[in-house]
Amino acid sequence: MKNVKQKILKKAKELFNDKGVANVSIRQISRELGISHSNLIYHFKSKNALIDSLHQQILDAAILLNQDIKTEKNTLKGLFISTIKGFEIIYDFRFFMIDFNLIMRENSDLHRQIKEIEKLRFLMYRDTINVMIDEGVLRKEEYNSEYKLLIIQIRIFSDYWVSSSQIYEENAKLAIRKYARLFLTLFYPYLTLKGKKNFNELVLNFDL
Amino acid sequence: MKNVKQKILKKAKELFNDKGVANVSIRQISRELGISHSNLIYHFKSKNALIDSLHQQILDAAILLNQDIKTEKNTLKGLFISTIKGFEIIYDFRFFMIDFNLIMRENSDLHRQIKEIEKLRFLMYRDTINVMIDEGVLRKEEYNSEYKLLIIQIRIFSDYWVSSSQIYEENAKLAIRKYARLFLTLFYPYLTLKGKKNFNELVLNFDL
DNA sequence: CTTAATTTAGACCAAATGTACTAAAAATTG
DNA sequence: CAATTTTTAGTACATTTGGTCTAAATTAAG
Repeated sequence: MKNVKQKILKKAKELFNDKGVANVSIRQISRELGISHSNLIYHFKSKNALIDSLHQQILDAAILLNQDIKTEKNTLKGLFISTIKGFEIIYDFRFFMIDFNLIMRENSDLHRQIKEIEKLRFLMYRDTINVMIDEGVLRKEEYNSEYKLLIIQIRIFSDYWVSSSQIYEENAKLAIRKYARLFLTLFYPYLTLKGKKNFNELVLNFDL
Repeated sequence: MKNVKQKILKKAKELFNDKGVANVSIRQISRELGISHSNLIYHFKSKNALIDSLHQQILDAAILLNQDIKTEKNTLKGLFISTIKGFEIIYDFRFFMIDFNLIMRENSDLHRQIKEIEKLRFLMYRDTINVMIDEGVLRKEEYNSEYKLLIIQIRIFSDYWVSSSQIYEENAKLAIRKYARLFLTLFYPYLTLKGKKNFNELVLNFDL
């Protein structure tokens, strides 16, 4: 039954999000589902296999999101949309980012995969930035590799905003939009006058 | 013997840094030290107690650092110095930041303490920024609470740069200065012309 | 309907962990 | 030096976990 597999993934995500990956065992998940742990192992041979599968769900959602965004003519607006939707996806799978380092330490294949994806992500941002410069929305680099540094700052923020919000916010779910705004603000000081106007309109439109 | 206590703390820090807090047990630490686990428990009644103690060491180092910095007249230079030294301290206790969320989840007292410290840290940055504005190094806010947002970005970067470097860098230790530079660059686009000049000199001086 | 494949449960095992208890050894104190 | 306190080791126990193996139950196929 495909059904069971999906139920397992759903419950695993729930428990990982609630208790943290380290505090959830195969046996716990099966217990909560009312199935035997051998049954769970039949479907996913280890906790890592479960996590791999959940990561694939994240990737699928991200790819879908990227396709949607490509139709948007206003690049900055596209950035707003993909940020907000992307942040919601990340929140839904927050265990993955909250226990990011733990997971990477114990799953070297996934770690390698993540590093490859990161390279693509970098190129994508580099491209978006170039387009925005062409559109007169972003200013040119003031010094060599200025935007390269920005993209690394973006990477760190993207990977860990959920973790930080879990530490410091009363209600992390409500804080999603706050952090989306915060993320987008990383771009703000690099915008041209035109870009800043556009940015402020978008902040209002999206109620950030 | 005070000595034993110190040895335990040192070894615990080593193992936490290497294997991650979740993968190190009281018994492992004692085994590596060649003492009985009951002896270790006699000194620290739990892993959390050990972590608390190590966190106190971090605080002590941070306080010392802050005192040093107060004598510096050039605020931006002070920021450079404290960043570089601070990043080295964090690297030395990197387990604490890499397993930050894990630790906070399982030690609510420490979590509360961290949130209090965060408030102070915020005020400190707010103050530093105001001083730099007065010195004509930082530009004024373009919109309300602009620097408040910057300080939150700073918080996220400060808390998670080690985690990120561990994921993406071949040699995290060598990357310390790269990330220090990256951190300081968060301020760059807000600097005045004078500030930028100063900033670039400092980057050269500190070889970042 | 019978056979084969898939899915599920249950039992068992070895290893590790936190915790508690007891007693020996070492250090300190009067 | 004797008494007391501090430090250390050893043992034992209940619990949890990841794994493996076997067999029953369910489903799919011919």
